[in-house]
Amino acid sequence: MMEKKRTDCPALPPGWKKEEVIRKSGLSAGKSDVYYYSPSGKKFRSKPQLSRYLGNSVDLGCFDFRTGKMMPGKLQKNKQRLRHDLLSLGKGGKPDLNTALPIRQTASIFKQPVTKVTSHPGNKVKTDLQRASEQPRQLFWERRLKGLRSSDITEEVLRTMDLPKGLQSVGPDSSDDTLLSAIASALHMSSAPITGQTSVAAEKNPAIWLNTSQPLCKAFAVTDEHIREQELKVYQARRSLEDALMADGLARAAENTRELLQGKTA
DNA sequence: AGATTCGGCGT
DNA sequence: ACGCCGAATCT
Repeated sequence: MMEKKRTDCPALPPGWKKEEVIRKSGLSAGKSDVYYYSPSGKKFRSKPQLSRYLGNSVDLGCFDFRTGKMMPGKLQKNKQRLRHDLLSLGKGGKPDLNTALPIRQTASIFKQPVTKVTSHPGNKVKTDLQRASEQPRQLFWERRLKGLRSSDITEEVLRTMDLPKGLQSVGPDSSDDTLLSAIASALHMSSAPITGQTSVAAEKNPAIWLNTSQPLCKAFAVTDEHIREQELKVYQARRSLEDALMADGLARAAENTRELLQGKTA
């Protein structure tokens, strides 16, 4: 009997495995079926099935089931939805990441979808121009950023950054993943200093005491040591950039010379 | 009964 | 052409 290979799948949470089985007879001989296995061993044979199970914890919007890789080029192609996404872009051009419907966060082992109500006939349009400038945000909205990965033009997913030791998150999600996104967002969205949650009350009961203009992390201290480490990183990055530019420059010069000798025009 | 496998519908 | 899933077949 042929051994079936279950390989790790880096695009999914740790412990998930992927398997490809080639059809060996029938009209579809030679084609293949792809299966995924959860860390507990449950088998999944389609993207909808996988999506139902993972709920909102992983956005499979750009997950390619056949290859098992994230393909940032692929948005869900729903004509109606595409228009909605364009309209819902913020001023800064941030994409609408809310691809999947929210999932009821209960202890039930069966994920139950939430009914999304988008029209509320009783509502009045806000007339207070003072407050209209700042749009309301969901508490702990940073959790939506969980699992986001940057990728280069070859659509390969880039390694994530490491966070300085000692940073601690506040709120319902303690993953480094969300923490990094929250801090990065805070740095981008405001020029105000980032201090983290300075009140002790916020750590005990963030749902009530959270300072919403600060990221979901505990107050932290930046030491001279931190600064020296960061300066070293910047120095090293500049060095490798310099080397890369130098190598590129030499390559271009060589090519230009070759073309000149062959009589090409620029 | 559960796992495996291919057919075939719908897009 | 392919994703998804029903159901026949296998263990």
